[in-house]
Amino acid sequence: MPDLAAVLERLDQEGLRLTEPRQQVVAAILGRTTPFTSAELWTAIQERAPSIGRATVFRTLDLLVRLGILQRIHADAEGGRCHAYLACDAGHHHHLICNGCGAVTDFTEDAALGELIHQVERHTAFRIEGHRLELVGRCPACQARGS
Amino acid sequence: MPDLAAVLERLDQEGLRLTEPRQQVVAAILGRTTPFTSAELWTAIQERAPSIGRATVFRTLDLLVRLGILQRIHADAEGGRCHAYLACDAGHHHHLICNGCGAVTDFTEDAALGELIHQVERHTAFRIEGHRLELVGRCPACQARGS
DNA sequence: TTGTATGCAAATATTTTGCATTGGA
DNA sequence: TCCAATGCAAAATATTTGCATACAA
Repeated sequence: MPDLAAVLERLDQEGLRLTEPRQQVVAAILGRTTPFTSAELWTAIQERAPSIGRATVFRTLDLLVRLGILQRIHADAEGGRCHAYLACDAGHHHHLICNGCGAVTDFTEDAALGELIHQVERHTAFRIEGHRLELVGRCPACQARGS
Repeated sequence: MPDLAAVLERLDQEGLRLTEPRQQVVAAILGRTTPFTSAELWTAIQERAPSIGRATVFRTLDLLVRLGILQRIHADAEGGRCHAYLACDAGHHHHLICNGCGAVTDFTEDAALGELIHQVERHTAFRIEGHRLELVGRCPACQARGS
């Protein structure tokens, strides 16, 4: 999970302006540890900075996704949260999302995944260029409390 | 890829009515081999059966997803096709989608995936209940023609 | 000063819902 | 016949865009 200063520095490196609305949006995003929708984020931002428009939220979300600071996730099966976002560190990894409380853990198991990809390439003759993997389950706390 | 008769029989088994609009929508879906959006489907249906409303298309899509005859896919990274659907056979499997032509191949590599899931369970103490995996790449034909 | 980024409002896109009516079993 | 399913239209939801203005660099 990156912190505010790191993200602002990254924006600066990219030659982007550190505007007040942008900082507000970034701060609101970093305060979240579970997946959120654009609407939820905008509502939350409204409370602190009512002058920020929806469009700015969408533009900032797009920007952060492009920079890899944010990922779109697709956990539609369970909570109906397609179109959700999640702040995450740079670098290739996947998410494991708790069905109980929404907690997210990152993982990288690319040895096993690489093996899978090789098998599929052999079987299908496709050249595989990318993948999308999300696991869902119960975090230890939710298992304990049975929720 | 299921055929029309099989789907209609399945609907019958579920106690659902084999209405004319439903049959039209199912037929239009089965005619597609690559991912499609609700809007594309509705446009196509309009040509054959202009009286069918958008709502019926959505309701039928939901129905077929519930029955497992259709899956929602999330290939947003490449062609901007979040909100897309794909007809597929029942049973657990994943999709490999061509970035060139949209062709789809099914695969089941659950040995390798099972291994990955075990590793993640050991590392994180989550109990894993489900997963979502999509691979994207180039089919043999698109590799050959360089597209 | 300069042009990127903003807020606003309207346009566009997507999906859901209420309700009177239709038609399949 | 009778109720599930439909079409329609409106509402709800989600996202994008044009444009005059504001403000970070």
